[in-house]
Amino acid sequence: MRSVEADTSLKSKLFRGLADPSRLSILEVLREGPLNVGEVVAATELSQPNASMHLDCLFCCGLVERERNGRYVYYRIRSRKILQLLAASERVLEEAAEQIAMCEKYEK
Amino acid sequence: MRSVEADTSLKSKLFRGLADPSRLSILEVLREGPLNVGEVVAATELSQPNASMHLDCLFCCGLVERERNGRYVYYRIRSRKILQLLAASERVLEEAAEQIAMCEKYEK
DNA sequence: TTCTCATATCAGTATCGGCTGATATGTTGA
DNA sequence: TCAACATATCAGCCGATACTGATATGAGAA
Repeated sequence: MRSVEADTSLKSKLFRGLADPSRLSILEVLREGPLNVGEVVAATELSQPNASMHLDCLFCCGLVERERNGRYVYYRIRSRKILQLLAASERVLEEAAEQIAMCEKYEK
Repeated sequence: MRSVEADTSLKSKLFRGLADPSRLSILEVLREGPLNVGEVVAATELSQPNASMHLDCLFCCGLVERERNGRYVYYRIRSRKILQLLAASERVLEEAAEQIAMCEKYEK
């Protein structure tokens, strides 16, 4: 059994992985299926180094997997549980969207 | 129907609300039931201004509700969907905890 | 090997957000 | 009204992290 503090610390790390708009938009496009870095760049309009760093971040946190295929590296969402977490966040937004939109914190 | 970009932006705001260890520990203690600010301070060992600001942040983002009772203000988790989101994050951690723990980003 | 393309890495910069200490606001009871 | 307590607010500092531009690494093709 894990301690509560460890859980809280890891959980915050997990949520920070999800808290950046660039990373979220990457996960959004990966929802449709695996993409290589160039395709992610095209789909998200992030710069190539930026996308590469965020993908590495997502990989590091266990949210995506990667596999080299020739010169291309393909990234995919690691598991259904990630998708379920995203879906759960959307259900929260169903009831809290207006409030969150009006909230002055984290304007960006 | 909401646009994808709006969704991504709101979602990142939501996750940022959850991405801070202090706020997560507050949500953790509120899981047991409503608490006033002083009780949150005692349970989390946050400073009073700090706890107050984080509670306001959680309130602002629609994650908790508050209700004044005499001089005390009681905070409670706003809905079951929040609890389900936290539960979903724990299921992700079941499979990604080691990787996230080892990840060098977001050391804190 | 050499060229080309795909991806990763790095230093520098700028910004954002969390924490503290002091103080303000608000509520109850005397 | 005043004193005591609970909570909220604010300025200032500090650390963390996202982005850019340049460059390095790695892989296939010729």
